Amino acid sequence: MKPGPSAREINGGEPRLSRASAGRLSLYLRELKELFQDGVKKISSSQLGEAVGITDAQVRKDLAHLGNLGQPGIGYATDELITAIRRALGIDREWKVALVGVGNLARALLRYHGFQQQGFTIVALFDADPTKVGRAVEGLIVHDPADVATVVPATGAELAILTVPSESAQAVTDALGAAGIRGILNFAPAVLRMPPGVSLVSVDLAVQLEQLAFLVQVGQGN
Amino acid sequence: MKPGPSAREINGGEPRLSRASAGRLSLYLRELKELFQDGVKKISSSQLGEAVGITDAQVRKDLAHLGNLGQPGIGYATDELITAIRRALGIDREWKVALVGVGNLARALLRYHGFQQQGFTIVALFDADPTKVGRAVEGLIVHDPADVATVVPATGAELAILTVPSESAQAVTDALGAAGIRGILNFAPAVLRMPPGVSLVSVDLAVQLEQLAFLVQVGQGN
DNA sequence: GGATGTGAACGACTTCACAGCG
DNA sequence: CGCTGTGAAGTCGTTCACATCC
Repeated sequence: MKPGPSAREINGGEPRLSRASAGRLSLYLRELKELFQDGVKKISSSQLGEAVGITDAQVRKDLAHLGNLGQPGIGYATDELITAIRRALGIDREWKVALVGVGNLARALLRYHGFQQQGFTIVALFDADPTKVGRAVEGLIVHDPADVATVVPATGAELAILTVPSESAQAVTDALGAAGIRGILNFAPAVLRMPPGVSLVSVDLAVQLEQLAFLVQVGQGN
Repeated sequence: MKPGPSAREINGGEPRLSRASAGRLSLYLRELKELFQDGVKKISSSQLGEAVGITDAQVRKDLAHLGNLGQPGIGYATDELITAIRRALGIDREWKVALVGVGNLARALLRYHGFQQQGFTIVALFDADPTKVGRAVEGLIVHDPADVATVVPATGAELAILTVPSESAQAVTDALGAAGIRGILNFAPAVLRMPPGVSLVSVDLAVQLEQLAFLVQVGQGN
């Protein structure tokens, strides 16, 4: 059927950041943090583009959305870019995250300290396996998914990461939405119908591998 | 009447299938396999679109790239679609995969049988940790990354999955390229310069989480 | 009637090119 | 001069609408 008029913005008139642009800002941010720690104070669009494999014009267009931060003839101040990008992406604050499905993937995520650095804090674990419930993993107690409605509000989690089997993904999604979760990062290989007001980013590992096979097959040497 | 509509140019000029389209074909394929197992023999573009959250027109455009498989007034035969999509994506054969970096993420991937089902077989493991080298994980011996040049050709691996720290990602990439690997699925949070003829698909978990925060912040409820 | 295939309109994103400022 | 910011042009992908065919 028709997709209907998906959520269009009614807010103020300023040009909005596209999703593709937001993804590149993340890459710039990572590069800039490294450069800043190396003592680099100024950088040009062409240098930054070089570092992340993007044209200089594209970099300028992306950064222009953040306001007039660049100085003609000089470039951009790395520290100003960093704070501006953080604010634009909404990561100039802490995000509390619930992790549903405590398997190997979840353990990998728990030990990946890149999240913590970016302001993402995992505050709750859930798993349907009774032998896991009540135990601690990486310092956090594993809860029964049936308790999502109480544990999520109690911990203040706003985001959730789903690493559950695809059969239970939709049910968990609905429960999380009802519990007040506002965004879901989904690793289950399934198409999810989202509750109203909940954002979704899906990472489908099987699809990614198939894309790779496709690229290799057509000889895309990128 | 159209001039030469169904002619498939095999010349080296232009790719028939866009990358975005290839990604959707993966989703169709998963859905179709399930439907076929449920005994569904025919399906229309609107039904398939409904299942994966895409417009019917988009589905038809994607499937049109596979040849004239649809019957006006009837729909598509699920089994024909499945084999056609498999061939288009290059997954109508086995792909042998090397896994570099044997951490929690690698263990999750090893135990994810969705890969095996799709024809991806992990045939070699590598890890720089001397305490892991020589041991077996999920039935496979862990090799020293220094042996990539010999082990990769010996196993016949054509693809590689990278779950190493970002510091070593570029060096490993270069070694894999030299060893004949033709595609890399990268999980390291780094921008990689690819050797000629090697394709890349990157999955950057930090970027995905930041995208999610961005979507939530701007109130994109989709 | 029902559903496909496809030009054409549309929209989103990227690249170009250059005016203008430090 | 070097580099930014930005209209304009270009490219790519999606949606529409309808002729066509079973």
